[in-house]
Amino acid sequence: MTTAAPAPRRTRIQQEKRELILEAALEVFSMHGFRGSTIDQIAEAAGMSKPNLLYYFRSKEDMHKTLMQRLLQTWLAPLRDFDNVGDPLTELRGYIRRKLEMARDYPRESRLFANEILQGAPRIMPMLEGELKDLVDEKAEVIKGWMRDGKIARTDPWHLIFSIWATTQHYADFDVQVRAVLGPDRGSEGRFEDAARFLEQLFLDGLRPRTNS
Amino acid sequence: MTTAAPAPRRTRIQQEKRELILEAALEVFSMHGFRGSTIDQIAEAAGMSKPNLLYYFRSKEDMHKTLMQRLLQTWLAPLRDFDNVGDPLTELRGYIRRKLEMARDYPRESRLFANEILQGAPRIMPMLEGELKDLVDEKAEVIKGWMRDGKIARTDPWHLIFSIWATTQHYADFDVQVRAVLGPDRGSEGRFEDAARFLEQLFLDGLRPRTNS
DNA sequence: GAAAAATTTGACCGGATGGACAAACGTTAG
DNA sequence: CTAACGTTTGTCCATCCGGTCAAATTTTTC
Repeated sequence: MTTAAPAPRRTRIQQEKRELILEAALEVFSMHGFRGSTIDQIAEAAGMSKPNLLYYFRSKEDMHKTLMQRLLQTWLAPLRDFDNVGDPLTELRGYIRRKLEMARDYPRESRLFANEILQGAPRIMPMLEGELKDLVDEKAEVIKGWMRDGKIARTDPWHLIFSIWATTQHYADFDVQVRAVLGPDRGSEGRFEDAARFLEQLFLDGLRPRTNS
Repeated sequence: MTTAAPAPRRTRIQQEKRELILEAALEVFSMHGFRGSTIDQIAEAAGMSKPNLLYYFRSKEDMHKTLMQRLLQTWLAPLRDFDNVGDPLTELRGYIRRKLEMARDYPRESRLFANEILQGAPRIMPMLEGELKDLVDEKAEVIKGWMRDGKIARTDPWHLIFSIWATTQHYADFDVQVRAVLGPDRGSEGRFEDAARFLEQLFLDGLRPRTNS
């Protein structure tokens, strides 16, 4: 494991301004991707001049890297919490719900991540092959245990996890498409409630008709 | 409906070169997004000089627009075919399978589309709110009919469609992540076979345990 | 309140990028 | 052969963009 850089001493102003910049950078990066974003855009969104921004972050890359590291910490938290102590179906439902809440409450983070992956994950590939793979493998084992115990249907745990990621993050990443198709009738709250209900049913009950067969 | 531009007369060479360029543009755009791609990159990928490329396409925007229009025709084909003539579950399975095949065989098209949506669909929003919404609404009615007839479980047809899109396109859009997590053991063919099996089970049988409850 | 340190900004630089243009090159019809 | 047309390229331009720098301004420290 690479040792983390020694935490630089920062003044109060530095702390605040760096937060302000990261907030603005998240907004811009998540919308336009790394190459599609300009330092000027971020500086304007943060309400400061470009050189001033560059006083707090050495480079555009530096901002993106910092955002990414921070993102990955919170992004994997729900999966980490995924434990084999409780009832499997409850545990699964909780995970789906939390991932969906994250898509609702942190859509920019989701899109930032999606942008990075879409473009080949040039900056986070090692993390995917290391930390992420290890975590998923570990949780796949937990799920396999449930299957062995007959608690849930036998299937591929990895693809189960992928499908939960895909369906929940879809509501953040493809938000404009979802909104365009559903029309303006259903507000944001309603949309996510419907989605939660649907996904719960899909993953927990399935689409098999109840009445026959 | 806006009338299509009158088809310009083109020489054989123009036909061929335009195809060559679009192929290269798809490669580049799907990887780096619109703003992240340069005409030079596309020109090099197409094996010609930048001015030569610009002889066949007036601008970068022009290439992207052409690609997008072409993409949307083929992209919605599986959904259009989705009919209420056959057995609902068979119809659904067929749709899932075809979408997954498209993710496998046309990942660049999928990523091109994902890039566009991620960035707010600036160039195709009208199509989403018009053509796409109408088509989805129509198919949602078909699905609702199946539910009324007790052929499949009652649930939200729109979110069902979203979840099929999300899960299948995930294997194209998040391909690097999927590969990183699964490791090199499972080749491309195996991955998609596993995915097909899993998605079929998820959508058709559900995750409810068979043995008890 | 003055020195020192931290912050902010205008001006600037070099390279990349989208695109224009005219000249050169090829190809073909008569 | 040659005029006309289609194709290709070298050169050029204006703008954008990431980043630097020195000077100005503000804040902190003593």
